[in-house]
Amino acid sequence: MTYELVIAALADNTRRQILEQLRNGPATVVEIAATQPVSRPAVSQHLRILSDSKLVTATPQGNRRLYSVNATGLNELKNYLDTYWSDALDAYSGYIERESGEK
Amino acid sequence: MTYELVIAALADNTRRQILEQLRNGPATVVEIAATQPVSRPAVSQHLRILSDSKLVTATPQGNRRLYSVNATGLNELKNYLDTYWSDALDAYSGYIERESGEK
DNA sequence: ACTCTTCGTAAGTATCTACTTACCGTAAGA
DNA sequence: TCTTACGGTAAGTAGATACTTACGAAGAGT
Repeated sequence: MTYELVIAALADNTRRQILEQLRNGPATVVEIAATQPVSRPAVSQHLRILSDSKLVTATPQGNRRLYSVNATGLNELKNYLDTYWSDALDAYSGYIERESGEK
Repeated sequence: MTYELVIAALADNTRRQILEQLRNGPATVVEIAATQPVSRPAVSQHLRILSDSKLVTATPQGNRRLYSVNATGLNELKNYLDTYWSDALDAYSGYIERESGEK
């Protein structure tokens, strides 16, 4: 059921931007906030949501916290998409084409 | 860039429920609304969003409109997840484990 | 000890969004 | 034609959410 958290986290554009930045490697909160058009506390709140959905992980390093991408969340989502939809879609997705082809 | 629409559409629970119902086969608006705890206009509005994100398609049949699942939207999302993330994730996702393993 | 930097959280606000009821157009059936 | 069912849209509202500033805790360096 955690895939709901992942989808909700990915639904926000700022959070997607943060993730795309972390693709290039781990970064601290201030480093992330420097590239985003929102304040640092806003970034902290986004990171909280990304962390809850297992899309990022934080590693405390003294004063700072280094954030990096986490595969768990995305795998959760991909799992949901694959198991719930891949097969079922093909069954009815071509419905219109078959119907209209018979008239 | 359409994957954003797909994610936004899937972020809502009612819309996911509607999709899960359509997995069993096409249905009209009233049929969908009958199984959902929201009003019929609400379902119409959700179907509009699902249609814009190419998650469902509508086929007019006289007075009614038969809605069915559409693979296009989900493929858009899966494409995004695969091309943008699958590889990049493995590069940095194990960051913590490698770091903590060296101390 | 003092200062500076980092970062999370609290509190408040503005915008977005999911919902409702009311209404209208259109097709089907008597 | 008159009625009934279907379904989209408009208008308004309550709740969620993304943002801000203010504050406090904790480690690093002098």
